[in-house]
Amino acid sequence: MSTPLTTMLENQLTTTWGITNSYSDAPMLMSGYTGRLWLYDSHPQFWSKHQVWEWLQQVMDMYQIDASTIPFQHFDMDGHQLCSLTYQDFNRAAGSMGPTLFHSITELKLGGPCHVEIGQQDLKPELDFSCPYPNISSASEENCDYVIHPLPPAASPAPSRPGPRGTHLWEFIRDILLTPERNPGLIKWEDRTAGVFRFLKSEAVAQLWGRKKNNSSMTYEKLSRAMRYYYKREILERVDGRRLVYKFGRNAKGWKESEK
DNA sequence: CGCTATTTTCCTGTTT
DNA sequence: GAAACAGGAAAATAGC
Repeated sequence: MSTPLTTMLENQLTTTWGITNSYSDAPMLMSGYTGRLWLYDSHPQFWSKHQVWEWLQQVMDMYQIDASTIPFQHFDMDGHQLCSLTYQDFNRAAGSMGPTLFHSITELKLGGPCHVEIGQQDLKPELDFSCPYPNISSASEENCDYVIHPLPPAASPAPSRPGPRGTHLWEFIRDILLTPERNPGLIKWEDRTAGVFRFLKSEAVAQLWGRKKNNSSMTYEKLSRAMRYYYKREILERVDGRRLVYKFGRNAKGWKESEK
């Protein structure tokens, strides 16, 4: 058979994610330097847009912060553009993660860990979720149907977490789907009303799930086994013939637009 | 401490 | 061939 449209997403993180990284053991105090990842083998100026996103994901991983807390759409650019962003640009685009990201990219631009002087450069990003992303006034963004909401308005003064994600796997998946602004192309609805969805970055989702469970060795292989157990419980329905595609079943609640 | 529900891990085989 | 899909089996984990 002719190979179906194997999207460009296919060259996802397969290589890097598979690696059993060292950040598993401790939330270490990393000063921006990680290990050897592809990031360190190529100049950020030449990154593709996809690589920019991978970099984002990896920096977030380093600090054990849910990557979906920063709006990836604000980094819809290639490496060249990324490198031309200023410190302020990073702050505008990534809120409290701005300084950290800026520091990371600066190091990478210079070819390795080094000192960067930008005021109070706190390497440990303090998780300030109260107002993750200040308004971004992008004048030339009319045709973008993404309206970026600052997310759950944090009604109470209490520091409400970026997003309460269900404790169970299916809830975790559901919640990623339900917050597209914070879903950097990980999973996508195939049929919103029918509850059919597809993994775009299966390994990335597995990593995210693993981080939630504090298990750095999670893989899609294992995650999918858990997904298959849901068939019997009718939390998921089989969608055969279609790889990486699942469908919510009668016992999965809270995913419908109406009951949202 | 048991007990249950949910994964997680591993594996062998099949399908795409 | 490389990924996914399929489940069985058993261990691990989290909450009562």
